[in-house]
Amino acid sequence: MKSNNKKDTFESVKKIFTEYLESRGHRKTPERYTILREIYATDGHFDIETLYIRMKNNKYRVSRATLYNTIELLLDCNLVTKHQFGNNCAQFERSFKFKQHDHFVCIEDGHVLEFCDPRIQEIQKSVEELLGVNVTYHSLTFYGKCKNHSGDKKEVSKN
Amino acid sequence: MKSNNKKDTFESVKKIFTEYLESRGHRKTPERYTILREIYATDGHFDIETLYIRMKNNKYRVSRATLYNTIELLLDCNLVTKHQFGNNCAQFERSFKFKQHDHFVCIEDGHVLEFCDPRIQEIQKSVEELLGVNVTYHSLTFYGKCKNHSGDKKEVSKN
DNA sequence: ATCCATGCAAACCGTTTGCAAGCAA
DNA sequence: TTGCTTGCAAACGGTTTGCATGGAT
Repeated sequence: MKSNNKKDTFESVKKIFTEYLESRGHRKTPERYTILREIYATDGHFDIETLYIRMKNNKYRVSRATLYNTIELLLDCNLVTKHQFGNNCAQFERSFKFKQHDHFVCIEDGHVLEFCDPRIQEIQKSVEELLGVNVTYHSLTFYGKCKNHSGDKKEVSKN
Repeated sequence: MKSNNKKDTFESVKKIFTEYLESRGHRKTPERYTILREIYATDGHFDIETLYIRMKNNKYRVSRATLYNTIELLLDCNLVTKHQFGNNCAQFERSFKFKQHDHFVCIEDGHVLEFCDPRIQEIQKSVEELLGVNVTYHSLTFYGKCKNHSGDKKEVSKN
């Protein structure tokens, strides 16, 4: 069951990517699909270097340049989201069908927790009215310390 | 009047910095005070390179290394705040007595608007309870397009 | 056959580090 | 006098770019 859902998810994602590539006149190269599959094969956050190492370990012939290029396409069609958590290393995350969420980053060891709060949408609406703008996306991150460092297991990723 | 307020502000800031340096056993070098003064002499956001160029133009002998070092101290005593707006160039902003605020960044030309919304504090409180953490600070940024690009003058800085 | 995409390596650029000289304590 | 701080330049590391080869169209 679970693997079926996973497979279905990837099929949907693949379809979205294909339509995106076709609509923009980009080529449907095997590398692009391999990278997409690799990204959707694991959850949590990742950076380009980690993805590069993982694909190298999996015996793929891939270059960092292609990873950056493809990530750019995936960002453009909203299959991946990008985060900058203060360090100078962009973090990415697959985003298809995963409930939109924001982040808490532990300033002691950098691990990341997630949360959802509908009030951010209300703030967004107010900001749009107040400033006379149209918001496309947002980034909300709280930084602080966990009260109990090892107990709570809402943890989602380390970097 | 206005210049008096400015002067008073800098005197307060200088005092805070002095107390901070003394409490940590850091030396009170003229360079550190010069950088503090230079930062408080203008408002809006700035990056290290811009500050470096400005100080060079003002005939100061200063190095990038010292700017990075001193900014670190100023962040630590909350006289400066740091932002990462997606590009890989950290933006800084003086923060003494300036009402806490969040940002809107225009994805077309990168200019920055500011806003305040008390609801972010409520979200923070919820997150602390939900995840069992203590939040030290947060970063909230909306990205999007201005409806009227040249009209509205809430603009605060470009980069 | 065309020319976009790829892999590789070099370039780029913001930031950090190493080191000799300077100066606050 | 001591050793933290400075300016300078080199190193660092993530990202971008240039270019010859390869493959989608």
